[in-house]
Amino acid sequence: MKLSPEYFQQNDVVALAKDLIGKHLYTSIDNQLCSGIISETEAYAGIGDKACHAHLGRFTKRTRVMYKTGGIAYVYLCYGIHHLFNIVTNQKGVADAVLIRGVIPVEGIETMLKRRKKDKITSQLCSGPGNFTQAFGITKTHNSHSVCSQQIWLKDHCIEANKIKATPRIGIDYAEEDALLPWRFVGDFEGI
DNA sequence: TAGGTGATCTTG
DNA sequence: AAGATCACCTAT
Repeated sequence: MKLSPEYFQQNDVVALAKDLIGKHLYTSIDNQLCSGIISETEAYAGIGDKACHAHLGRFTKRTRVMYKTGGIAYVYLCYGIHHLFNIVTNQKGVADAVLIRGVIPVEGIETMLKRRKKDKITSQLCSGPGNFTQAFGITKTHNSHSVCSQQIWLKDHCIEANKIKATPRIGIDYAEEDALLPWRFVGDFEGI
């Protein structure tokens, strides 16, 4: 079943990041259907989280979308090259989001290979936040776009991970003590 | 392990 | 206005 906007408006972004492991993510972009099982996420908990772009209430052209009502995408350019895809969560005014860091490819693998300029499937096809967005055709043009739409949507018909591991988040060493929070979730889908 | 790339934030 | 930094990836 397609996930509704209300699903993304839950107020516990860490629980939601964990719950998203095993959900089925779809894009239909440039007429190419791609889908995969979400295997890796990170929670970013708004203005009180030193790792979050909206820390201390930063409200800029880039971060403003994080304050909107949950159920839309926050896509931004990282290191000048990579488009990183987050799902904005919680209620209007709360700047929480979940970063999607990797999926297990299911449908549209030919399209993914072409977008990634690869000729073989490897474990890295959709793994890593920049690799995943490239494979699925997600770019900054999808910023602020609904994730319950015709172009991007999620489904619940579920695959349960064998195990879900919680670890510190990646690439946020600047976030001092918050860098240690176990808010990254990795699903083990070995043998599924 | 270094370098690419550009938006954003910080400093003078 | 310039310089540093940054939720990364690829190839040497």
